[in-house]
Amino acid sequence: MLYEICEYCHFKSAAVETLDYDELKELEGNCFKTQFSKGDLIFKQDALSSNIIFIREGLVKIHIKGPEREQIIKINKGPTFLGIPTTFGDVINHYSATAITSVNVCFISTETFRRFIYSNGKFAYEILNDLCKCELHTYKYCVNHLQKQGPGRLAEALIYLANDIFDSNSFVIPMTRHELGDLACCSRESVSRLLNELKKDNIIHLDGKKITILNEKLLSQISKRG
DNA sequence: GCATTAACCACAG
DNA sequence: CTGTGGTTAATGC
Repeated sequence: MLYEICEYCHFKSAAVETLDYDELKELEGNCFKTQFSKGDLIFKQDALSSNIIFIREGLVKIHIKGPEREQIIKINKGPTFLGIPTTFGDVINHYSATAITSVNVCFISTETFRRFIYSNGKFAYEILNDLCKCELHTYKYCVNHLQKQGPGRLAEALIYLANDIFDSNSFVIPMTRHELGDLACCSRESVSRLLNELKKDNIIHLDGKKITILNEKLLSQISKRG
């Protein structure tokens, strides 16, 4: 099958683009493809971390079990690497990853990945780049959650989905209200009420899980104001 | 005190 | 799973 060959894969990351022919062949020999369905757990918090995972296609939520409730840290959209911090940072996973759509992934042996980092500076640079972007996102997310109130946090979550995940103001929320609450850091009841208020004020159009942001400016004002 | 905010609970589609 | 209403606890005038 053509897509089994890394060289011809359509979902290469910026890092993998820097690999030469021999390196791609090496990757191919140490890369195992699998599919996950919506809702499948890809790896679990507190379990032994094993491989580097590359998401070819699909959405994955990164979540941590807190003392009170589940917290969604971010949503990863393929093509991207998944779980680099938790594989290199500690032996134990510090977070779980769950598929929120059906997901195509490659499991890459950590050894192979490490060899590329050592031997190929450009590869390492691209990985570093990704990790830095992720860290910046996390700083922002952290401050926002600590200082905003409910409406601001939900508005932020919606803008995050629209801009970073779907690149569109109109999309189908890939989660339940409960999960949206885990993302925006509020209860499912609050999500319901807040969404209905946004709808009433004509800031969004809402039909079940289909949502369209009508007044982007107002929504981002709500997000900024907190 | 009173108002606001948001979580929790219970119940019903 | 979702929406709604009542209750309650914390916080800030």
